[in-house]
Amino acid sequence: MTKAGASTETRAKLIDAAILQLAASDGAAVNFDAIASRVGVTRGAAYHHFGSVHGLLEEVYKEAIRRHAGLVIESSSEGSGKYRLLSLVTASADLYGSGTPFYSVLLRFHVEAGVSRPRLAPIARCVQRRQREYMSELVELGQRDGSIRDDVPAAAVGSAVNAALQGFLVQQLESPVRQRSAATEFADLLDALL
Amino acid sequence: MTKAGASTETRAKLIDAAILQLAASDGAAVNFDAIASRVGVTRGAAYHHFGSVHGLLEEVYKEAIRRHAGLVIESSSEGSGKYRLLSLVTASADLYGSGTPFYSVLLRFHVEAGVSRPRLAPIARCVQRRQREYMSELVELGQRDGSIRDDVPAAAVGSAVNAALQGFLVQQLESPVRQRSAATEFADLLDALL
Amino acid sequence: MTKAGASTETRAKLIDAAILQLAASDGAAVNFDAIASRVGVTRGAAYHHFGSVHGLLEEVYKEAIRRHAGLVIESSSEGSGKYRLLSLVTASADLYGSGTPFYSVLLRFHVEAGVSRPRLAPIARCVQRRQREYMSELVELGQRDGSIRDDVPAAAVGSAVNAALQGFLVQQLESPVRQRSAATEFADLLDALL
Amino acid sequence: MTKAGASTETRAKLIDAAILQLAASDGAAVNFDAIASRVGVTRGAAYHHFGSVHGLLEEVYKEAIRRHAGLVIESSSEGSGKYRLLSLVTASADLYGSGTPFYSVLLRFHVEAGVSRPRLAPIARCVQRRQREYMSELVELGQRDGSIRDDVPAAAVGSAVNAALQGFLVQQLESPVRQRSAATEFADLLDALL
DNA sequence: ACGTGCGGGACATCCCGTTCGT
DNA sequence: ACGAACGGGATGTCCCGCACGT
Repeated sequence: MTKAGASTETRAKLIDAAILQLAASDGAAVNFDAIASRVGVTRGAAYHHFGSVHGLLEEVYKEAIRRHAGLVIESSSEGSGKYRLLSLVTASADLYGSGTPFYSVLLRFHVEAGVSRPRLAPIARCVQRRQREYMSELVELGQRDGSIRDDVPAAAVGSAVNAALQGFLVQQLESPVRQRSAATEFADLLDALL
Repeated sequence: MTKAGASTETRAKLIDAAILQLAASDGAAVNFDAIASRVGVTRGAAYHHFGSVHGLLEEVYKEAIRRHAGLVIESSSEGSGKYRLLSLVTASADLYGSGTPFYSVLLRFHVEAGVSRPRLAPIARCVQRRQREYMSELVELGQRDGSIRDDVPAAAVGSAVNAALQGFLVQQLESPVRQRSAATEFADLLDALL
Repeated sequence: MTKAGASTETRAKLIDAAILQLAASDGAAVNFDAIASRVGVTRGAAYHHFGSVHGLLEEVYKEAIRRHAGLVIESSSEGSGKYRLLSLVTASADLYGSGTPFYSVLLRFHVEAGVSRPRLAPIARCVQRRQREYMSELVELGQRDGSIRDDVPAAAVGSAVNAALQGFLVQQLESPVRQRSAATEFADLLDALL
Repeated sequence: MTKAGASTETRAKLIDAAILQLAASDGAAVNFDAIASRVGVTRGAAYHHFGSVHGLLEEVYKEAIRRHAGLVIESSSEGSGKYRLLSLVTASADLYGSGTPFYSVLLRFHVEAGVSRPRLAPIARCVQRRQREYMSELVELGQRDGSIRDDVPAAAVGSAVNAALQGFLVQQLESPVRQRSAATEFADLLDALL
């Protein structure tokens, strides 16, 4: 393996280790040394690549978003506008409620970005906007193909659905099964109202 | 002053100081020493009263919820069921978006409770449930007085409105003015759909 | 039991507990709470009787000296002046080297009085003086009954023997058996020189 | 300044500060924070170098012994065996009784090593043995050059003289002048007996 | 005479970021 | 690119002494 390759690999392995470590530690702060140990290097290497703990977490967040982006698009690519919107809702709820380490970390950063991690805020803002716009597009599509009533502004609906979805996720305090049923209930409600 | 009185006062002052400190430090961790200094005591006193940083934060959260509870009830006490529901939505958005230190702290704990502060989770769960139930009651009320359509389950609507409200708050990344307009937009949408 | 009697007994029991605790903790600082617990009372009682940790230790020291005083006098009451002096030396070495908790505590205070417990210093000074004088008396006695050469000042000899004895004790770093043999060796040397 | 150099200097300065602090505080416990402040660093640095308070004191003790060793040897390098022995006695008494902060600290550790600082015990044991052996050598020398009577075992005499010297030091409760005269008296006595 | 709550201060541990060296 | 030592700052524990109550 080339020198540059080894470096890139170390970097990737550190990000992976951070995700696992974050998921393992139930909400507690992460330990730079522990993360590095998982990979078999020392903190020095981690500092070389990311500059600081926050720097690493930032990369983790970006990476998580990249990995997640594809999934949601794919899950809502078929059918009428309304169907695609409802599919997006249930698919998101399923993913976040799956208990996968990856998603608990992603969610954690999503909400912490707004309240306690200023460095993540710009990224989160961007993601939120994209998600809102994507939902609004689906609504608009539904209004054009007649599957969604057209007497309400598409942007407002997209925004509201996105917010509600986010709200359900934040309330991830109930058992997963309770959360799943809440999502289904929500989808049904949307189906009726729109 | 009697000794017991002084103790209660110290305790209360520590909680107040913690709120100020939390609001001041933009998302950063709280400093036990700094909090104690504000009150004019040492960390020893704080540890005596709260046992740990988490213990103090727990009390701060409880206190914040107590203070907040009255306001929201009051803001939605007049008019038809639908009107009361919409009032609750806009009032909440106004309070949380007001920029008051108190509310930035409350919001912060609301969302962190789910993802990074296990000790606050049970409290948050309870609060969430009460809020959901209160909203559902308002919907039910609206359905009885004819201000809200009765072909949708009240519980599902209450739950969804609550989630959306929470979601908007979490997305408090945009400017306050943007957030305010989003809330109004949401209220209008609800008005149209219900 | 009368009220006053109970009080006196608590006091005495606290002193006993302190001696045991001191002997148990190998050189470490003693814990007021632990001492009080042994007796079945709380720190409050101890503070009532002794005012402070140092106050208690002072009483412990005094009590230890009282208990010890009788033994050494008794052990050197028979025979010629020289014999009594040598008996005193070996008896002291035996007692201190016996490993009894009581004696390890007494020795500890003897030496600490000079270097790290100012409050014990006056007491220790007094004890030292009495011991020196007693030894000098024995030497004088020996010079009068012909068992000790009389071309050396009795006071200087008493002082030196006392110092040497103290020195051996402080050097209680070697094994007890080594210490015992050192004492015998010293007694033999004195026998030869005097 | 290179990094390694700065580190060594910090370490040395901490030891010096500890000696001053120990000498200043009359027997009281040492304050890690105060020591670090004197040097201009925080407790973190001190813990890095010494691990604990006891660790620092251990180094202080070792350093003190190193500094002291040279002086005593030098003070007893000339003349007959007997003269060198007596010189050593008076020189030691002079040094320890000089009131120098350095010597009050050294003495304090010498005696506390036996009774209340287990970590210093091994070091003290070693020093004691070396001192005893050195004195015995001087006695042997004196016996060979005729300045000391040869009908007593050199080892026993060395051991006894060493113990007596140590004993006088421990009894450093009297005024310095009284202690000085006691040392002279002792030297005279040795002169007469040997 | 004794129990109990309050508050202060020292200590040791942990973890971060920096700065060298390799 | 990575390792290793250094030093800073926060946390939590322990134990002391005070002041009140009973």
